[in-house]
Amino acid sequence: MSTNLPSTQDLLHLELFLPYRLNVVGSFASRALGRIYDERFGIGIPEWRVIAQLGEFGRLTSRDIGELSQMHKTKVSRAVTELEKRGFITRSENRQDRRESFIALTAPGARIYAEIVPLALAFQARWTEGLAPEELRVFERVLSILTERGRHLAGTYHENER
Amino acid sequence: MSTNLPSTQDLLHLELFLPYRLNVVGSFASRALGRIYDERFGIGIPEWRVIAQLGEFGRLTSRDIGELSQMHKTKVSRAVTELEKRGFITRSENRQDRRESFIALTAPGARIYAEIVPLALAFQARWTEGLAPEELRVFERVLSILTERGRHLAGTYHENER
DNA sequence: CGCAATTAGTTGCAAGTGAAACTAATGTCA
DNA sequence: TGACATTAGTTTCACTTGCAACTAATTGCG
Repeated sequence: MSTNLPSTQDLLHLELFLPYRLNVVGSFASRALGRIYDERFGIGIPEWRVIAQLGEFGRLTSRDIGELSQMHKTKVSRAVTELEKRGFITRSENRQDRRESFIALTAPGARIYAEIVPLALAFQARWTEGLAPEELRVFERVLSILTERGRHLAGTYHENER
Repeated sequence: MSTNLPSTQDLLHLELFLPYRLNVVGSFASRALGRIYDERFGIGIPEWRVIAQLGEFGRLTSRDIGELSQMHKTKVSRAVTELEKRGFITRSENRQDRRESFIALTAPGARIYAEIVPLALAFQARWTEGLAPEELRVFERVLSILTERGRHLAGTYHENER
């Protein structure tokens, strides 16, 4: 009864190779969600991530958003610019440090957030429906470990700066 | 002792949101592996996927490669063109169906494959090191289910054609 | 203080991407 | 057979991306 698990052997089956599998499943999720965000709200995934962080934490700087959502600072910059142009967020200069500015959801932005959250949660619920809670728990635990190790294996430079 | 698991609630924490997490971990893996492929062999991830499939299955058409590796046909086309230009693969017309051609690794291509496979396996081994086999087994099982469902949630159009 | 180093954020640029249109070949079906 | 539909693969185009360089502000340190 072999484990079918990744191990050190001399054969490689791409369809069992974790980095490949994680990218495939991630891209499926992005495609499905991206379509929802775009069709119903006209925004992309980077914009959604910005809104999600602002909805969860309130006022943040671009730097905070990048760190929290693991996005490159240029991606954050562009998403923020776009969201501001559409009136979903506002920027206000930080008088204590005029390099940065505080970003917050406007009322329309908060409305979008309030509309997307249940959709996102429903999507996740449907996606994980029927899986044993214990299995899901293990899955998430392993996922956390792989993410943390991946952050280091990827080197000092992740998608966001530093 | 709450489960910390995704469920239908009215709060969303992006850092616990599965689509987000899967994309983050996938991008870490891609970045780490991509750096290896590029630095040591001068190829990118799409090229690596093509080589991997040819190394595993032998002679294939571009269509096969796209299906097996879940890549859009244009991405396959470009990777194949590039690999041919570098002498890692050859194309030979299929006389039974002259729309397609068979693609196979050349000797240098097979050498690259033979060099990358142990690196990839070692990477995976190091990445999953110390995790309980039973946990990894559960992880992979859930990952398979999520992938299969994701394929459908993403709609008929995945990254590859149709 | 004053000057070098650091940091927040933006922009130019070159590369990579997928959708759609396209070419050429094959399949289908009356 | 002949016309229409389908398929393999390529190319064009618009868009996204990350890196590097940049600006402006702040910090650190002699």
